[in-house]
Amino acid sequence: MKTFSKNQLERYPFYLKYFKELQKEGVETISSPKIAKVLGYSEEQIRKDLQAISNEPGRPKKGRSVEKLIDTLETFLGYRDTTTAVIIGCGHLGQALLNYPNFQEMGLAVVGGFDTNPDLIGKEINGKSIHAMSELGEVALAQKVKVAIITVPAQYAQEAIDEAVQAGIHGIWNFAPTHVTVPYHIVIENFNFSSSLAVLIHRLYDGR
Amino acid sequence: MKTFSKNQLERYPFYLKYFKELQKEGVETISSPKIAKVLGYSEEQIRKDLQAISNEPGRPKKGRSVEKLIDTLETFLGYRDTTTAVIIGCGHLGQALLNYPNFQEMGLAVVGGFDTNPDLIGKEINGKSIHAMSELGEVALAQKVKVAIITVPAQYAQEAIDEAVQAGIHGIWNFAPTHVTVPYHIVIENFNFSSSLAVLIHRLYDGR
DNA sequence: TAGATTGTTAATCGATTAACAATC
DNA sequence: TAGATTGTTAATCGATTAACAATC
Repeated sequence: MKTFSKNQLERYPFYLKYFKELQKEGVETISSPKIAKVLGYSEEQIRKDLQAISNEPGRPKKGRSVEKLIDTLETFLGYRDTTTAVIIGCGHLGQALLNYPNFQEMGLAVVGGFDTNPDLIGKEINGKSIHAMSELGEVALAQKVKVAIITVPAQYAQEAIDEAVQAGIHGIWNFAPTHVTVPYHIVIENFNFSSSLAVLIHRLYDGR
Repeated sequence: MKTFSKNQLERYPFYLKYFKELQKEGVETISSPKIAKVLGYSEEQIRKDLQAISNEPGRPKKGRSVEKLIDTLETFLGYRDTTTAVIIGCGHLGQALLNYPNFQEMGLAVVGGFDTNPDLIGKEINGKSIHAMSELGEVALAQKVKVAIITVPAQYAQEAIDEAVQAGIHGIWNFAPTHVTVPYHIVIENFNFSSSLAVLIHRLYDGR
């Protein structure tokens, strides 16, 4: 089967965003040299990326249909399906994510939050309830929750993730800046401020 | 000169976090086989990573001094210096970042926010003022701002970044889920929810 | 037809892993 | 000394780039 590298997967949302802009402008087809100019990837890479997910070839001299590309990308990225998620840790960052408007169009339905702080439990944010951690298993089962977004302080991240796994959740999106371990069958993606900042700061002070 | 790949730079904060835990437990030296067990990188990679930033060799049979590693990493990552930053776009996400407690220990001093919404301008969040966009140049100059954190909606990201560049800011940390362009000499790091989510969702639904 | 763009195959590049002698 | 761990050099692996014939 085709495999996709992390870098490659990370590029697809940029293509989609760009193609949607083109569609809004009424552009009907797009070629890899033109994409290359705007997004800054090489033509060859763009052709490979789009070939890997398309089920029909591009047309020499024309390129590919913007509409079909959008369709293909949205399907490939799972935006046409709904993935149910909860947020564990409803501090400032967790609350911001409960309010984040873009998850829905990405097919991610955040259905609620969890916290240990009694002052937060029972509150509603953006129409979503904050529950006690003890209710996680029950909610996860009832709502078929697939993803836990971890926004607790680093020192509680492992514990929170263990409870999510215990509750039958298979996907972990970890925002806590620390290494954690998960069982073999669990998928974890670290979304790490400190890693991203390390890249920025290094490039900034390192003369390129 | 030594060069560092993005992947490599992204690993360093995980090392640092782990070594700080070891230090708290009173562990004095650490070897690459042990790090490999915990962080899940290969021994060889760990040796290369640590060699690349250390100015003295590790000791056969012992490993490296935890204290020295922490010192080296904090210096390398810029945590011992202060980099001044502002947040452009003070919606939920921007406000959460104004409140984010971990930036300080990473050497990032967020000194204020900027927005176009008159209801927000003049407010204080976590002791930091929200200014009108028109004040960006003045504040950037006065406070020697090095980094602009972009948390505006995608359609305003390019505009916000152009203004940051105009204001003399050289580092852009872009949280908006869209491609933007910057002049040659400006450093940009995209921290993109949709890219990270794409990786998670693909791995989750792809039998791996 | 000519030219732009495609898809494929080969070459290059860079990062990771393996092998192993050196050393405390 | 023996053994664990190091640093270095070579091999492998995977991703990106280059080259080019095919095609609309």
